[in-house]
Amino acid sequence: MLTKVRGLAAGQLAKAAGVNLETIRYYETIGLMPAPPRTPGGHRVYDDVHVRRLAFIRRGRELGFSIEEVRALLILNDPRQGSCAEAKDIAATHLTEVRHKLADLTRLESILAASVARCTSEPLAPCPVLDMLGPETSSPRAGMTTYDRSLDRL
Amino acid sequence: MLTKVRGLAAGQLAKAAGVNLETIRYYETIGLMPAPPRTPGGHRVYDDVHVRRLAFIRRGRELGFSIEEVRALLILNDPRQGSCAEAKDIAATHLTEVRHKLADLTRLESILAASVARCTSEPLAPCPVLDMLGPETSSPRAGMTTYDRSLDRL
DNA sequence: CTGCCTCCCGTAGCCACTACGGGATCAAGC
DNA sequence: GCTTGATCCCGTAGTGGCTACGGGAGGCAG
Repeated sequence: MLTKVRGLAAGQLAKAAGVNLETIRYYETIGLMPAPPRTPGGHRVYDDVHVRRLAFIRRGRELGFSIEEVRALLILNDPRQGSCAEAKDIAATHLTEVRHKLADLTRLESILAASVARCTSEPLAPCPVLDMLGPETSSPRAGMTTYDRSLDRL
Repeated sequence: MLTKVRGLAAGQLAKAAGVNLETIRYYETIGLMPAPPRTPGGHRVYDDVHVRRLAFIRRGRELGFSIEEVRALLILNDPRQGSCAEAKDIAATHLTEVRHKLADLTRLESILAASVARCTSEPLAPCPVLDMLGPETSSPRAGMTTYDRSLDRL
């Protein structure tokens, strides 16, 4: 298990960083993780640097950064290349996106919740859930296109 | 432009329902939209039924229902097959997922916001944004699954 | 040395589209 | 009737970020 040579096998790295083994290989092919040295038999051997880098990547991904954003942050994380301002820019941009998604999801939640709630209250002839998707829903404000109306729905 | 035969060309349907033309063809290949009649030259000719169905699909997608969920809802929307209870089930399941994502995104937002805010406050030596991703940060929260990581899909 | 676990690699699949490109068809103006 | 320019056709490939599969080879404990 490579314990004597002071290195980790791929599966051990995977467990240590909480990342799928296949994902590590994927990160290597796209150049997010460096290609590590190998045993004579061709098995990858990782060290602490790899563990920290992979953990960094994983946290970035969990926080919703794209692969390319993580790649940029990794470069900025290098003390020689470090630039807090650039890192902040990336995070701020991402934060804006997250807030947009939050707003959309919140609207979505209220629409869905309302439909489902109306469904439980009374046995109405037209199903409120299907009605929500149907063409003749609610107040048909004049001058609005179908497009506008369903945007309104969000 | 097919106005005399009382039908819509593909592009007109696209505009009427607010859906990309290519997307309509895609929906046809996966059987979500029926194959419409054609002109002698092979162009598709749509009618009001298609418009309504496509609008239904589009609204379902906007509300975050998967293609398969929309497919199920379309069947339930048929008066002969109509089942409000089943429609409600689908919507309720989806609502639960939406609430999960909302919770995750909210957590995300506060972490990102805190990092970015700390970054503006003072010129600290260790960048708070990069620190957030570094190895010695707070609770590692293992057990995050693909589900959490796929928050971006919204 | 034998069994069993792990790792190797390449490829294909997932979702829901979007993009591309070269050719055919349509409606309208002249 | 003919040309023009917009529209539409179709198939294929690409997107992001992995995950799954499968047959074979390496590694290590008993």
